[in-house]
Amino acid sequence: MPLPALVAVEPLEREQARQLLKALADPLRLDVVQALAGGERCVCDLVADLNLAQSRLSFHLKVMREAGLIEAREEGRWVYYRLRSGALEQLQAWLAALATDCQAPARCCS
Amino acid sequence: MPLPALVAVEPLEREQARQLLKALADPLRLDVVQALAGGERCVCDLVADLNLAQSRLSFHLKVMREAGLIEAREEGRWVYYRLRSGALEQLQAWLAALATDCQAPARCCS
DNA sequence: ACCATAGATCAACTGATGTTGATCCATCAA
DNA sequence: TTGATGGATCAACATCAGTTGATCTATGGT
Repeated sequence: MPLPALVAVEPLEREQARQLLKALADPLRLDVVQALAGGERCVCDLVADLNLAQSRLSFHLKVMREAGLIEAREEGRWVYYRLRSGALEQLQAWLAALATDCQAPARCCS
Repeated sequence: MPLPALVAVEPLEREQARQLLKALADPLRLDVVQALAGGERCVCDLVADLNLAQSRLSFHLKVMREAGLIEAREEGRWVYYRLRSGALEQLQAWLAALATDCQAPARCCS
């Protein structure tokens, strides 16, 4: 049996990390992310629940998809989106790496 | 003796999280963050190392400071900046919370 | 007191990002 | 096959975020 919490996460490239951060750093996209945090949802439900113009949602879903934050599953006429939990884990690991040495004392100013 | 890895981190408000994400989601600010990941640095060293216009760096330092990502320490004529490792930890916890339930099956589409 | 340096701030400009409404295409039901 | 619905895309526009060069304040050296 695997030990998920201990398995190394594939490290994120700087630019991938940045795209994920950017995808998360928008109010409307954060609404979508929070809606998807409860599980997969189809676009029409998101439009209804968040009360937005369909083209507007579609634009932001695209940004999030291209960043690798969410992924789509088509089923008949509907498209279901869900968060890529792997991306969230990679981002956590990336942040953890940043934090390791940042308390070092200042180099003396030239 | 405390157990840092197990101590609960003060949870981040949605808007605080968003400001941190936005502060991280810029190429130049990421350069600065990576420079600060090695420890505290003064502004003049950052200007020299990253080879940028001083007002440009100052603008980005302000964005990061106001987001709570970095903090400043003044010493004579110099200002030293460092990453707030607490913010990085809070952001990790915030991401972890998002990931917990996101694999739930889709609610059936209305 | 004077000058040089560190760093913040500002106004004008530029470019990137998000919004809107109109189409467009695919799926499904009648 | 026709019509209704889900969802993507596009062009025109609006808004916001970042850049630039100038100015301003504070510190410290001479």
